[in-house]
Amino acid sequence: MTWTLKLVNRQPMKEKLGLLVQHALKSGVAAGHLRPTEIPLSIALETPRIAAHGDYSTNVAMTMAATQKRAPREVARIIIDHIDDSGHLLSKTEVAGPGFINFFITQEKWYEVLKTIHDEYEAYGACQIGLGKRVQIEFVSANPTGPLHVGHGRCAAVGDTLAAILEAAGYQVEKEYYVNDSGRQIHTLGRSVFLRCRQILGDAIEFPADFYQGDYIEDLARLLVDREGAHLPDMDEEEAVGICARFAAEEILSGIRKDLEAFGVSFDRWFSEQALYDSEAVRSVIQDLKSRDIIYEHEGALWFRTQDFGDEKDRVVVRANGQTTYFASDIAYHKDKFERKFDRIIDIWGADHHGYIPRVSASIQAMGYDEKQCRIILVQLVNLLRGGSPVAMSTRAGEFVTLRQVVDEVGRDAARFLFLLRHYDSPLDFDLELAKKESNENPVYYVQYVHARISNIIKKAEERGYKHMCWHDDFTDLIKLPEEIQLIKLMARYPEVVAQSALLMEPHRIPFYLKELAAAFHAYYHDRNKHMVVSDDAGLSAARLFLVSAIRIIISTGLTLMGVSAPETM
RNA sequence: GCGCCCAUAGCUCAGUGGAUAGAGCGCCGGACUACGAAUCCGUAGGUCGGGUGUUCGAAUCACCCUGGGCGCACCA
Repeated sequence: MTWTLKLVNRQPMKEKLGLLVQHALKSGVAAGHLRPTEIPLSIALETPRIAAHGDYSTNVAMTMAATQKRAPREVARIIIDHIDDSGHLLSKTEVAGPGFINFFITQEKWYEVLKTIHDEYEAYGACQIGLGKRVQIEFVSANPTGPLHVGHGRCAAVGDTLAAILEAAGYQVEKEYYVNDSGRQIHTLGRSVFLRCRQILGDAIEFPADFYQGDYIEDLARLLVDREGAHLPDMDEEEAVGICARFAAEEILSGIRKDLEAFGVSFDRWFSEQALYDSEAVRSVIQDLKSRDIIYEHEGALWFRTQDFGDEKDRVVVRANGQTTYFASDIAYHKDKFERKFDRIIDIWGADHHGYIPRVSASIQAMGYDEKQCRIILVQLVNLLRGGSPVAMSTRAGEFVTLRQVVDEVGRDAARFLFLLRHYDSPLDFDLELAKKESNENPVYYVQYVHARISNIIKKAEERGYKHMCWHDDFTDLIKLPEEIQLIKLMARYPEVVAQSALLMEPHRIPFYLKELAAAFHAYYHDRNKHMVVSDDAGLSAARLFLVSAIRIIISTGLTLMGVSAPETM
């Protein structure tokens, strides 16, 4: 009994209200006051911009007006009349404008939010909309032919945070990195390293322009020469190149792992492309599709009929020279993903790969899977700036700023926060100087500062003997300034933000919310005449400590979702 | 040429088909003898690129145009 009651109390405000409206609709139909047309499954509730329009409002009466064959305001009136608010959630309900229903929540109910935050602590904001469904999310998946650059960093931040958000929303999430450890580019890597080895050992040979150019190739060559000795050039060339390739790919991949680790990103599984060849998975899926005439032969190559599934042209799977393309292993890879029975598959790619989508989607359909289960998120590119002017980068010449360099220079927190601050759909200007600034131009510290400030207040309070952080019923008389209620209302929105981020798969909503909460706190904090938290008034101090420490909980859990630290001092 | 993404304040960007479109930065002017000034308060700033349509209602949806980014390989 008490358990159920507690559970209901813990429901986010919006959910409680949604249920109330839904029951009203049902009882309106039961009473014959509403036509038994379909009742919306979820009630669209929004927080109006203008406070006079209530804490929440719904347009349900307007959307139902046509099928109800009544004026929207009339429908709204009927709904209101059937609301059974036995829990005294509402202080006022009104019909407004063209047919909105505006809800005003009883002030007492807001205090429950405060209690819930303390009860649930870091679990506050989590929900079960995911119903335990299994989601696989694959991201970064950069080729082990060079270090990660800033663009990969953005994908890493988006993927890792999205995974955390989905987990908080009740999904079972598996994070995966697909390692392209096979094929031509690995071979080229091997040849590049091999050539550098020979150069180091004294061969005066030219280094072709289509080989990997970066200094790291030379570093790897030096390392390999030290380890293997000087006999490398005397071996059979293909064998030597193979040794170089394996060595370089392993070294680079382990560097990538370390860089990601330093960036706070971890994976549940590293999936090897080569394994798909070793297990014959690629061969067998090609065979299968060939027998169904989805793959056909033309001019010595094998082609996939992607055009039949909406692509603009058919695509090559096996080239005339017998080499498979990336597409071939990607078909097998996605087949493998579907065979692992995830309810949902998410691929996060750099936006420059968007031309690849119709191809992959075609292959999923051709294999008989539902392509809607696989969602491909394209993360737009990053423009790296320093003090407002672009940083020259050329991947081909091997001159680019790596993720590691950025993290070393600006710090992991700033990098992650700024990567997540934009919708992934919009290109990101990342300014290294701005990222380092400890000022109001940099939103990272703005949010973290809230955590540090509140931590400091709590420390001060403890020094003065305020020990126990728990709810007292007289807090309702002590926390009643409009700006305090406003803060609580803002905190009540956090679970909605998490749920929305999960549903729309949009991590940027978290930092935007945190900025808003931070701004509200800073403003509150600053008026020391009115809002001094720790004072000689023991009751008031306890109440305000309860209030601000709830803010700290949300700041901390929000930052944790983003992989950003919540420091107690700065 | 074709395809995908984008266009909102001077700049960088939010915005769930709803009511009067928001924030940060920058500009200008203010605020520390009390819990951290990495902060706060105030002023100004808009044809939501343009057009047509759908809708009771459009920054949001559809179509066209303009402008920008990216991609159009038997590359990855």
